Amino acid sequence: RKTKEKGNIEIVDIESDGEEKTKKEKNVGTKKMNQTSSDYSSIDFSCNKSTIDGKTWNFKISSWNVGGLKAWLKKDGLQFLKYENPDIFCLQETRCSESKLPPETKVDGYHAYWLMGDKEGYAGVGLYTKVKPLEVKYGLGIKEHDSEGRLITAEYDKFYLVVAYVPNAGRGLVTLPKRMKWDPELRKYLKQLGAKKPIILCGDMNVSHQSIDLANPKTNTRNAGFTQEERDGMTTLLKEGFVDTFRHLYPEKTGAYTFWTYMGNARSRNVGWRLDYFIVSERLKPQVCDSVIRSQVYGSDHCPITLLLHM
Amino acid sequence: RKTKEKGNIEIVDIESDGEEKTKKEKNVGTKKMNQTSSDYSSIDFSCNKSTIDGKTWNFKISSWNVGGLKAWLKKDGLQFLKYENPDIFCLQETRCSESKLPPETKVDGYHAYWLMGDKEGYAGVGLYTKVKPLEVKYGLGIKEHDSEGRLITAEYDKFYLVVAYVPNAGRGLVTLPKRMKWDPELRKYLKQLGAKKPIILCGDMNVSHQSIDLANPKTNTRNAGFTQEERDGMTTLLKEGFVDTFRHLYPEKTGAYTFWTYMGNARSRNVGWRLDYFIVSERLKPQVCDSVIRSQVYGSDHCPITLLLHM
DNA sequence: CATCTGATG
DNA sequence: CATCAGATG
Repeated sequence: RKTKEKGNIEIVDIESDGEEKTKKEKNVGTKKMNQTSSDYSSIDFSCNKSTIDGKTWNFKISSWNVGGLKAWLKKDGLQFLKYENPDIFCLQETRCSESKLPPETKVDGYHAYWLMGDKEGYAGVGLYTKVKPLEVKYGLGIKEHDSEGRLITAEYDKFYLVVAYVPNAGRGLVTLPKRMKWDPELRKYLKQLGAKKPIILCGDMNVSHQSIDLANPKTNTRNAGFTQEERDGMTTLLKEGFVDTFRHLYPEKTGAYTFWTYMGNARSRNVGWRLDYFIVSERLKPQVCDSVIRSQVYGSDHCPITLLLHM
Repeated sequence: RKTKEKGNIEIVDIESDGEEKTKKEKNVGTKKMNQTSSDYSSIDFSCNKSTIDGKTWNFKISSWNVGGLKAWLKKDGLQFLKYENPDIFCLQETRCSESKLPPETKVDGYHAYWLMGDKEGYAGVGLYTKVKPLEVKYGLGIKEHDSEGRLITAEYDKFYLVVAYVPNAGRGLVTLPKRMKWDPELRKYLKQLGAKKPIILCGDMNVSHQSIDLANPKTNTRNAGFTQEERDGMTTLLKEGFVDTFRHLYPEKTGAYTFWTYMGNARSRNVGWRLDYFIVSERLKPQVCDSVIRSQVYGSDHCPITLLLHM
């Protein structure tokens, strides 16, 4: 059903996350505070899983769409680094140019790399790493996309790490055409890169691959993040020699999401989407110990995810 | 000294209210909350003053630049009506079109009138009145200014009430030309109106008339609100048969301001400007009991002012 | 519902 | 240092 019109573009109502609205919720004067900080002490960050051949993890990578670095910092988002203590930490939607980075973004023990596009306050990705990469490259090598600050590649001894913030298809799918260009460009880029070393791709892929990956698949088939076009893009990527580590390890697990709209208390009701992934080259599969969703960690409308490897 | 350039316009540093900045105040992570609500119980709203010929007040008018009606409501601005209980209450900078007025703006015992311009979230004036006016007119009758929602005229039995939100001359005085058109138009309008009945003009005149009317006259002579041009406009108005009631009653009173920038804790240091006025036709002067500044009342960067009359 | 910018004051 | 709109998610 239609709620607004803007020019000739039909804007569909996705504000209820595809659920039917039964009441007209006016909420006058009932503005509530969302949960912003995490109770880290109650979260178990340990991991006793191992690889198929029984090797325990010795390398950890985390990723988080922070939805605005400056706001996330105020919500103590960096605390996550202390408790999770990953070797590599990838951030998406930093929305903060390097010159405006607050000083606390310098963290002892990590090298930091940042990429912003031309548009202020839009997109942007970042990378914290304990081991200095052999090389860091910015962007896909495609002008249209690289002006937006969506991808960093860090070359390590044994693999490439790619942080990505995939373009959102937008309200009314206005930017689905952009996305349809991005997806094959990314695949092409990864194919070239993968010829040299295995790849660990992480970040906000802005798609829930299958019905199991979101709470309301039926009502969201024409909304950004669950169109057939976007889903097909992910299917194609996975066919080209990549593994969705989480779904590989937990093929039947329901209710596992990494994003919840701020609207309608979606997070407390777990009305969410799995949009954030660790996707690795097939040949890295034997080294994966676990792929976990830190759904108890607050600080943005996404939660962090962590990959544990034996390297 | 110059802090920013924008195109060819030189933007002078008025963020310190004309004071010299001695320290580079970084204030990282020290975001403070401003005082937003008033302790009405500690404020004396009584008035024992009378007219020259000893008559006590029986009619009260208040005026307040609310700086955004919706935010002001959240800060309990309407509480002021209960404690002050004026016969007429005038608002400026409501920045709220009539269709978006929150329901609590309907107040028992008052008729309300609102005017917004074409630009959403900009300017706007309002009027609460216990006695229904004989007529309410919107605007000055000049297209350029009336598209901005800056003036309401209410005709009563014995006088005209004019609520005005005078155009700000802007950073770098970019809108001083607009102001220089407005001032004579307003005087012309008041002259016509005054031929029929005496006038009570109130609102944010966006000028401190004399040096006594602001904390930092020396450093603000080329800033909006204290240019010679704006001051001359007020001088001319007062020469044409109008009285600045506050300064008439308190010709020597210093530190009497109605506006303080939110920047640099100006209000707590009383680094302010007198920008809000009750200006009446000379022939109403004998009926004025008092003209007061409610500087203890919070809710915007301006405080309310009140005029007490014997009608 | 929340984040940003940019205009405005 | 605030408010608001509008874009974006």
